[in-house]
Amino acid sequence: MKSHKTSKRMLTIVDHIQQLGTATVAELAASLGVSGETIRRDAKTLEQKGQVLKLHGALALPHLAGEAPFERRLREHSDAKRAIAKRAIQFVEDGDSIMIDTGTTTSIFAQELRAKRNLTIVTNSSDIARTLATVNGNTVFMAGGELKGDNGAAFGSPAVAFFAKFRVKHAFISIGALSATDGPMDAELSESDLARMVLSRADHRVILSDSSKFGKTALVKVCEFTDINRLITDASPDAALSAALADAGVTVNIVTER
Amino acid sequence: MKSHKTSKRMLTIVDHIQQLGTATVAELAASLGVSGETIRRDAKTLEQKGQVLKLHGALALPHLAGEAPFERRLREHSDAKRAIAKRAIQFVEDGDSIMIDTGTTTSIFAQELRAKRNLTIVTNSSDIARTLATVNGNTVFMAGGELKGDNGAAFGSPAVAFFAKFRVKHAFISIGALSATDGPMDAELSESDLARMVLSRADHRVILSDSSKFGKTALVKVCEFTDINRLITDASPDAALSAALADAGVTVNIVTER
DNA sequence: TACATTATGTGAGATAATGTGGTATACAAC
DNA sequence: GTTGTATACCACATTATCTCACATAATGTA
Repeated sequence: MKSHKTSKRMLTIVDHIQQLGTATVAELAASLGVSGETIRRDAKTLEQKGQVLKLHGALALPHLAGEAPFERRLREHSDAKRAIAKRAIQFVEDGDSIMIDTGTTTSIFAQELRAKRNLTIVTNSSDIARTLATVNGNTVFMAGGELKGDNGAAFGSPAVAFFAKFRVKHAFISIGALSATDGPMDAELSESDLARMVLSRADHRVILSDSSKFGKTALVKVCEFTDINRLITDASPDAALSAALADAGVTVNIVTER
Repeated sequence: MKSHKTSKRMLTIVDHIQQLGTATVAELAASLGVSGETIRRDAKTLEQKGQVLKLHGALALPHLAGEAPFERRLREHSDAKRAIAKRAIQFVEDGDSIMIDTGTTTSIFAQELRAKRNLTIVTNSSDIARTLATVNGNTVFMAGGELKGDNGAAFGSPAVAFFAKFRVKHAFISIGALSATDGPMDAELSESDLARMVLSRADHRVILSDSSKFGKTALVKVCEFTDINRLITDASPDAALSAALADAGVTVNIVTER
């Protein structure tokens, strides 16, 4: 069993390293008021969880070598994504039913959803399923099959058919690009097929997207702007995109990072 | 039936923790005028309801510490489980096909499997799928459906049917109990049904079990000893169990923790 | 009231967290 | 390579906490 002090300290260590990239053992020991041996022991468990990389005399971000691309993308614009996720959970109440498709922003959203209880979740992402399946009385339905992409999610017609069985209150999807002329787009046909099904099965349809997606295009069009109700993002879209969203009746929520 | 005083105290505890995030056992005992043991007993029932998380010396909100009951069980006997997992991966080569059922030991085994490459994994556990899906060129097939239990895994006839489609080199399963007279056992019928299917689809069938399971019984018998090829564990079984294993031709690998 | 059930306290033994000192190992300068 | 210093690893001691079994008190019920 882990003590409260221990888990708090380990969170601090991870924070510190994620902010500054590295930290020496002596430094951490001094600033946390514990012995170096304790830091080493924390580091050992954190390393096993893949949260830090142990070096000689110091700790560092684990992802310099051998990181899954998905996990690297999780950290890109992570402040923006976290802020978007925190805003998004305000639309969710305990007990709601939610579809969530795979993506880095939606994975962070799932982490924030651990603050809610008794949710019914339908997802195709093993990461989101794992995040939400074992906590707070949630019920999770996950589409099975071959987990593809860099993010461990099920696609294809079996997954689409799986989603078709449900009808939920909210849908949260992520996208690859958002263009004023072409609407929400994705890099893969299979992703867009699934996203479209998700949108068709929910009353309240939300795109979670950081502003780096604005004005870009990707291979496949996901849907029309009129197919969604809300966009949660971290910066104002340009005039053309704003106009397109307004025309389609999409509510835009802009959050500020931190 | 709970007394009025007891349930009122438990409400107070939950309130306190929801307001402040955490509370130490000693603190609560003092402020409520009862012994620490009483607080611990309250905490136990509250933890089972998922309302608080028990830590060493303190209680916390489950999502603040970010830990589910399954994650807590992951840490129990974790040295033994880690040692068992490290031994188990020695039987796996890059490119092998493997079935893994859900369990704490198998989850740790999956973490160790990140050292291998180009594996084909079939599993019903969202945790194991997530651990292995995005790395090292692995291919992961996950059974879908409602993710149950405290461990986020799919069970039931759809999951069993999913496994039936495959034929793999290795099967690694975990069990709830290991009895000399009744063989490998599990607490749930659905778990044992799935484990039996897993065993029937693999050439090399391995049970990963720490020694705390020895000599116990559970509700459902999983299979005969003759249905498995190998047991990897952390301590010698007693004479009766050893004899039963030897009779059935099961190879036993005993690892030392560390 | 009398009885059964539940709740609480207490003490012994087990477990967890941390620090300390001895020894092994890694890194760097030569 | 050799050597020196810093760091890591390990075993042990210490303290705090947890768990369990049992005794006692409180509560609920006929």
